[in-house]
Parts: sequence; structure tokens; C-alpha cells
Amino acid sequence: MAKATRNDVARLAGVSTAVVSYVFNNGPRHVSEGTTQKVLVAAKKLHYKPNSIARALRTGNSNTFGAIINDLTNPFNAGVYEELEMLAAEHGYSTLFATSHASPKREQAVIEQLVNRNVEALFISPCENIELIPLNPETCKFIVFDIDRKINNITTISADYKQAVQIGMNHLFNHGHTNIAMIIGKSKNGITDSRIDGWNLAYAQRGIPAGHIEYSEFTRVGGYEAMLRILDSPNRPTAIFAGSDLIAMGALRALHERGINVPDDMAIISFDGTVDSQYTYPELTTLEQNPQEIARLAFEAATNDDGEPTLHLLKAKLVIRQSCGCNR
Amino acid sequence: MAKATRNDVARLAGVSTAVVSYVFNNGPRHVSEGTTQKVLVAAKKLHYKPNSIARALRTGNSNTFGAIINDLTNPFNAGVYEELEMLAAEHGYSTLFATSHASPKREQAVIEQLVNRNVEALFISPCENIELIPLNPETCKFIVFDIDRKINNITTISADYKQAVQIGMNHLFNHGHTNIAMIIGKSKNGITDSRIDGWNLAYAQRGIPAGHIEYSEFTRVGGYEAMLRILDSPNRPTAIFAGSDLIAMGALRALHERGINVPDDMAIISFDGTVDSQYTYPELTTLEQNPQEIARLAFEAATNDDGEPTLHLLKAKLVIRQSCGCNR
DNA sequence: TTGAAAGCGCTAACAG
DNA sequence: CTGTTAGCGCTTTCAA
Repeated sequence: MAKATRNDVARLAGVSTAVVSYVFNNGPRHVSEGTTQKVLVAAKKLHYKPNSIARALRTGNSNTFGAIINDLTNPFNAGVYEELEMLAAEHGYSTLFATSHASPKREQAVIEQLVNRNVEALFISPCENIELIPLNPETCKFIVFDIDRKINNITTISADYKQAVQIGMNHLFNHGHTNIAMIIGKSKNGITDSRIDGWNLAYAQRGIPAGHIEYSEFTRVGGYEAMLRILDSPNRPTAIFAGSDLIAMGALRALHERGINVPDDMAIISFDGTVDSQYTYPELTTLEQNPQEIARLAFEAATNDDGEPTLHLLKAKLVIRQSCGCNR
Repeated sequence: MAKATRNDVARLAGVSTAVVSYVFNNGPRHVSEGTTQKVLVAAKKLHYKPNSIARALRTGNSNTFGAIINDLTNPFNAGVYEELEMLAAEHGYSTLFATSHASPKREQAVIEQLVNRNVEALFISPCENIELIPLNPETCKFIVFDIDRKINNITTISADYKQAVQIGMNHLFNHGHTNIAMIIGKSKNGITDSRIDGWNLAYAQRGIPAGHIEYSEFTRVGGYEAMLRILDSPNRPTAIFAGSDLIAMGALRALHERGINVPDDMAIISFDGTVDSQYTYPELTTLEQNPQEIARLAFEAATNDDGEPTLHLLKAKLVIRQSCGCNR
């Protein structure tokens, strides 16, 4: 049994093909109750479903989004995209996804692949400096996560890193720490990471010389290795500001291996506030982002035609658990 | 500037539209070198990219897969689908994904949504008893994960749970434990979970009465709550077999809260072997699955037209770390 | 080696 | 309220 088409339905119902269209789209012409029923009965009998590809070709609307994710095993990404996909599905959009595995080359390739599939909007968690990638705003809308500055023609959504780092640092300062190290990812471009701005500002406000910054990948293993390097260096800090929960999990592993007590001998504050941060030992004090809010803003940017691309800067919320030295 | 079509290219190159097609598809007719160059030059000048929707309509091949995932924040799922998507992308397929959020109703809805998008194969990590869902094999291929029995017309890929549980249990027995509890998800159907078969068999072989089985969700919080219930019950076990790394992470949190030492006062073996299992404290001894192998089998099932749907049962590998009592 | 043309399934303008 | 029909961009048969 080949798939039934609109022609088959029209024939069986004894109406024209246009009427079938009108019924399935609730318009643009009205159809009488009796005819509508005939169409519906025929469609049901034939198990007819409109062919979305033909519809997309005809209307020029694919009703499809694209999502490009550098690392899906990062639960923060997973959370955002899960929310985003739900919103999309509820509104009749389907979402194509692709992963770049932290490879700029693959990232470019899949961006092109998805753009050529006529997605209406493309969400990107980039691994490459986004300004190096040619993104033609005439092909589709681009919504890029984790970029905390304004970029032409592109909607960017990010935590307010500068502010967040200051909040975290002040909490650590208040615990009495003065020698604090930060583990963050390498800057992907010439521009100074605003986390570093926040870092310097926080120290300046206390009149303390800024601590050491250790660069790593944004992964568990990256955090692990960075923490080992810090432990093996002279002038060991007493607290760590970790650029993500994943980095903090890696750091924790290194600390456990070396038998260093957290938070007594080394306090940690991390960034993201994913589920994982609640299931480490000790539980992580973390600057929490809200995936729902991020997803909602992204979806709105993808569907609002009038709005100009803008920068959305979101406040992170300090969630106090054990790794900072509170609640022990 | 509207998007260039094949017509524009043909006109600029001074050839027919068919020739443009031949050039871009390498066939089915040969085109002379000179003409090919003319077409390529014109296409480049116009930034022409074939419209994949029109192609899909014409050929009847969408070159699209669908993936339905119950929980994307489970790193095991994330790992499998990341691999799968990479394989797909390398072969020119794009992948639509949707999440069911552990809701059978949503699961049904998104299955229908993706099938109607003419996906060529649909990968499902189901939350509902898969046999309750109408899956018409004429619409597309179905590849279902985590079902360890043969189902008509459907390719199923799963760990060999029965065997895996026995391996894990024997390791725990060899550590001297006799009172072991298992935390697993509720069976989604009338059929006895084969993990329970393995469980009973392992005990029978030792001539020990089988231990307690505690049911939970397959999530961190599910494992946490189940562990608390076990700790509050009489006849506390000395070891836990956790149905997934996530469950084990939850159990670990409960154990830490109660100040119970792992592995001295409570040993744990878990199932999955995701990255997370290496970043817990203590690190988890776990029965590791191979996401690459799973993804490869799934991709092959999706693309091989000749092969009959079958059941793939994969051996899990015991990775020994600390939580069982070894390597302490 | 190239061109003309039919048609994939659908929408919607236009005509009745 | 319903029918006729052009055409979205592409592939491919058939004819030259």
C-alpha cells in the first residue's frame, strides 16, 4: 500500500483537491460541514497524512529549526536544547540537530548542511569564534549561545559572566580566601573574556592582586588536568572558581585523588548549576543559569519576525551548597 | 537577493536545467568538461545550493533520520545519539530529534510528528512499552534501543542485561557480600525484566536467597530517593547494584548525606559506564556499554535495505574502579 | 553530450 | 461554498 496523497482523498470523497487542502489547513476558504466530514472520513480510511515536504516546497516554510551543539554530553547544553525542542514541537516545528564535537571544521560543515536544509532558524552553541564563521542573515536567523557581546545580525544569549564572576568571587572573599585561582576555557578570539574582566574587577575592589588563571577545555577531563597543574605549581591557592560544573567535577576528582579535603583545604565555586552540581561530593556551590529562560528567549528570537537581533544578558543566581565552605 | 535556483544557474551558464542537475549529481548523464566548468562558475557566482526540500519531494528520499529521546540529560543517551548523528552527517543524512520527557503521550505525539516528516528511519529510546505504540513498518524503519528481546518488524539494540547483572553480582559476591539490593526502573510492561532473571540466576548459582529489589525512576533523583528508602528499611544490605550510572550517582548522594562510607560500609556497582561514572566519589565500578558500537549498529540497521530487523544483544564490560571495594 | 518536458504533493489565487 | 489550475525546485525519461 503506497502512501495516500491528497488526490486519493479527493477522489474518494468526491471533491476537488483544493477542498482537501482547505479542510486540512482550516482555510483559506471555508468548507461546509457536510463536505468537511466527507473529506475527513475519506482521509481516515486512507490513513492520509499531508506530506510535509511538498508543503514546505510549496509554501517556502520548512517549519524546521536547526541546532548545532558542540558537546551534547554537557548536561547544561542538553538541558537548554531539551527545553528548546519542546517549545518548538509544541508550535509545530521540528528540529534538526548536529554536533560539532568541538571541531571548528565540523562546525562549519554542519552549519552549511543545515542552512541548505532551509531551516528557519539555527541555534548554535559554538566551539569556534563565531565571528570567523560566515553566517549569511538572508538564509535564516542565527541565535548563538554563550556570547556575551553584541554581534551584527545575530541574536546572542548568554549569562552575564562579568557580573557572575564578581558574585562568586565576593562569596569566596567573604569566606576569607585571598589566593583564588580560576579555571576557564581558552578564549576563542582576540577579545578579552569578560569573565576575566569580572575577575580583575573583583580583585581590584578588594585591593588584592589578581590570582592565577589556568586555562583548560570545558570538559570534565579538562578540569581534572587543570586542577592537577594547579596543585603541582608553587603558591597553591585555597579556593577555585571553576568556569563550568564539568570543570568543577574534574577538579573534584583531582582533589580526591590527592586526598585534599573540599572545602576545608580547597573551596570551589562553579558555574552553570546543572543537575550534576547537586550530585557531586561535596555538592557544588554554583552560579546557576536558567535553561528554561534561555530556551524561551531563543525560541522567541527564532519566531518573532519583527524583532531586531539583540544581545540577551542573563543574571546568574548563586546557589549555596557545600563546596564553598557553607552548610558543612 | 532571493536564493538562486537551478533555473538561474542554467540561464547564466547558457545551458539547460537538466545539465545543471547532471553536474550537481554526477549523473545520470555525463557532461563535458567545458560545460561542467561553465555550470560550476555560474553556480558559484550565484551562491547556488540545491534545494534539498525540492530534491526530497522529487526523489522520495528525505535523507533524514528521526531520533526520539526520553531524557537528553542522561549522558549515556547523549553519547549514543552524538555518535549516531556524526555517522549520519558523514553520510549526508540530517537528524530530526525530539524528546519525550518520559511522557508516553508526548512520545506518541512526536513519533507521529517525525514519521509525517518522512524520515527514513526513526531511532527511539522509549519511555513507554514499545509494543503499545503503533509503529507502521511501511512508513519508515524503526530502531529501538534498550529492548533486549525480539520484536516484529523492529530492530532492537540493547545490552545483554541478564548476563551483565550476573557479572556484576558475581563480582560483589566475590567481595564477600551476600545481602545485596538492586535499584532499577519499573518494568514498563507485563514481561519480566531480564535484569531480574539475571539477578535471580546469580543468587541461585550461589545458593543464596535473592536480595531486595527497589524500583525507581532512571534518574539521579530516582536513585537518591530509592537509596534513602533502602537505608530506612530493616535488614540493610551491604552492597548495591544500580541499574544506571545516574541511579548510582543519586544513591551516592544519599549515602554521603547519611555519612555512610563507600565502599567500606556500602559497595556499589552501576550500569552504563558513562563519563560521569569516572567523576563520582568514589569512582564507580561499572558495567560499561560501548556507545560507538550501539550507534554503528543503529546506523547500519537504518541504511541497510536488505537486512531483516533483528535483535542486537551487546556484552557489557566490567570496568573496575573504587566503589566496589577494589583499588581502594 | 545536451535539451524539453513531465511530474513529485501540495497551496492558493482565481473563477465560478 | 467548491473546482480548476499554475507552479514551488528538482530529477529523469525521452528525444535529439
